[in-house]
Amino acid sequence: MSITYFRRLHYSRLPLRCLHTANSEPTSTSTPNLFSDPLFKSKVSELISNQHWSQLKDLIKPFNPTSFLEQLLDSGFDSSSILGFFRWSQFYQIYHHPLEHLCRVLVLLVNDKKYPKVRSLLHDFVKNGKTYTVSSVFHTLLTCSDNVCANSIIVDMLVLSYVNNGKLDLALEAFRRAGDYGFKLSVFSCKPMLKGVVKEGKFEVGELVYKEMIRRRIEVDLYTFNIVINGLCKAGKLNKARDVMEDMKVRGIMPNEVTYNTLIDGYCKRGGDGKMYKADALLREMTEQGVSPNERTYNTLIDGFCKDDNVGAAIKLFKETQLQGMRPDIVTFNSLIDGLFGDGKVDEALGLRAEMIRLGLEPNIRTYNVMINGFSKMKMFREAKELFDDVMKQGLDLNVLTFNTVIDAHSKAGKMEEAVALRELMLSKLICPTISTYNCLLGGYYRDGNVGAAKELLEEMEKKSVMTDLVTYNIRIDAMCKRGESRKAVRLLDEMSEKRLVPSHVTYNILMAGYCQDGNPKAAVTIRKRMEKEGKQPNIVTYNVLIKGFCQKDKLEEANALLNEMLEKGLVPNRITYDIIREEMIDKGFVPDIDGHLYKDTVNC
DNA sequence: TTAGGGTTAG
Repeated sequence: MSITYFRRLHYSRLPLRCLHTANSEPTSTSTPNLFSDPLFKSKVSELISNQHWSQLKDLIKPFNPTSFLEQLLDSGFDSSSILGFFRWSQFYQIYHHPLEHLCRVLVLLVNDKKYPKVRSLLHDFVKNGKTYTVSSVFHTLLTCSDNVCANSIIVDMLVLSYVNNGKLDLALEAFRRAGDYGFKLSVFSCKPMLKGVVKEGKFEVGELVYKEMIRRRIEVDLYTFNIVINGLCKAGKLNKARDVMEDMKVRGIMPNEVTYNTLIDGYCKRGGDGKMYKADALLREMTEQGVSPNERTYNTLIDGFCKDDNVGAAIKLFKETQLQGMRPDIVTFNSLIDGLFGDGKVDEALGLRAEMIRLGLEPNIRTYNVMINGFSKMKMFREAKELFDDVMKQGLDLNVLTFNTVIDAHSKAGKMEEAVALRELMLSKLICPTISTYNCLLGGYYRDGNVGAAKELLEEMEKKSVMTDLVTYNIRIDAMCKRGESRKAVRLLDEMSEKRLVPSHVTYNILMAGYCQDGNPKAAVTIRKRMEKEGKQPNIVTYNVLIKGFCQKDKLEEANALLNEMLEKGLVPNRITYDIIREEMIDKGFVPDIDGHLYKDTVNC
C-alpha cells in the first residue's frame, strides 16, 4: 500500500474536524485503525526510529496527531518510538496532546524503566507545555494507570520538574496533595523542594514539609537534614534546629561538619544573648563528637565574634587556627578587617590587609567595600574616597554595595552634591540604585537639615515606584524626632502598618529616644509598652535610651530600676551603658557594687 | 545535593 494511496483514502474519508490544526485541542478519535496494515506500521516505525520527521509529516498529514498518537499507544509500538512521535508533534509541531496521552506515554516509559526520558519529558511539559492544575494531572494519571509504584515515580519526577523550573508553588501543592491520591514521594523530589523553599526564605513552609516527610515516612538523608536545620537557623528557631540534629542522630544519621557549621552560623547570627558562648560550645561539641572543624567553621566563628564587638576573641581564634596549620582565606581577612575597623583599630586593619597580600591573597570587591565603609565609620572620608577612586582605576567590578557604601560615606561627610554625582555615576555604569542607595541619600539630607531636598527625594521615589522599606521609615522617624516632632513621628507607625512594614526594635528605640530628647521619658515608656505588645522585648539600646532619658530628668530612682531590670534579665551592659549612662548616675550619687548594680550612696547624701 | 565575608536606621 503506497503512501499516495493512504493520502487519497484518508483525505476522502476523514471528516474535516479531524484534520490537523496546530495548537488545537483534540477533536475526534474516529480515525480508522491505521496500523492494521503491517506495511504502514513498519513504515511509520522506520520513519520515527530514523527521525525522518519531514517524511512522517507528509505521511500523516491527513490525520489528527492526537488520534495518530492514540493509535500508536494502542498498537504495541515501543515506548521510544511513541516518545519520539510525542515529542516531535508536541514540541516541534506545537501540537497540544491531551493530558491523558502524556500520562500514558509517561507510564509506558516508567514501565520500561526509561527514567531519564521521563525526567526530560516532564521537564519540557512543565517548562513549555500548557499549564494544568496539579489535581487535573493527578486525576488523569490515575485514570491512565493503577500502578501505584509507576504513578509515584512520575509524580516524584513531576515535583522535581516543578522545582527545577521555578514553579515552587506547584511543587508544594503537588507535595501536599500527593498523599490524597495515594502517590508516595521520595527524598529525590522533597530535598530540592525543601532547598528551594529555604532559599526563598519560606522557613515556616520548610518546617511543615519536613514534618510531613517524617509523618509520611519519606526517607530523610543527611543533606536534607542539613537543609532543614539551615532553614530553622535562618528563621531563628535555634532550639528546634538543635532538636532536629538530635532527631537525625536517633534515626542513625550522624551530623557532619556542614550540620555543625550551619548551627554555629545560626547561633552567631541569631543566637541572642550569649550567642558566641553557645557557638563556641558547639565548636567543642563537634570536636568531641569526632567531627573536624574546617576553614568555614572558623570563618563563621571569627565573623561572629567580630560582629559581636569582640574582635579580640576573633583575632585569638585566628591565631589559633594558624598555629594548627590552617590557612586563612579571603573570607577570614574580610571579616577581621571589618571587625577591626568597627573597633576603631584602623592600623591593625590595614596591617591585616598587608598580611593578606603577603600571603598571596588579592583583596576582592568585598574587601574594598569593608574598607571604604570602615574609613567612613571612622569619619576618614578622604581615605574612603581615595580608596574608592583607586578601586575605580583598577577597573575592578564595582557593584551596588560599593556605590551605596561610598554614597553613604559622602552623605555622612555632608557632601551631598558629590553623593548625588556618585548616584549618577552608578547609573552611567548601568548599576541600578537600590532602596539602600535612596536611604543613604535621604539620611544625608536630613543630617544636613535639608528637609526640602529629602522631601523631593521621597517624591522622586514615589514617582519611580521605589518601594520604601523599614530603614526608610526609621530614617524619616529619626529625622522627625530630632526636629522635636516625636508625636508626629509616632503617626508614621500607622503608615508603616498600611504598607505592611513591621516596625523593628530600631524603630521603637528611635521613637523612645525622641520622647526622651523632648524631656518626656514617660511618653517613651508608653512606646516601650507598645513595642512589648507587638511581642518585642526591650534590648540593650532600649534600656540605654530609657535610662538616659530618666537620668536627664533627674529621675534617678526610675533610671536605677531600669538598670537593675536590665541586669536581672541577663542583658550585658555595653560601652554606652557604662561610659555615658552609668557614669552620669554615679556622678549623681549612686555607688556601684561588684555585680554592676548601683546603690544610692546614703552615707554621702 | 548541604554550611562562611560587604551598604542604609537606634
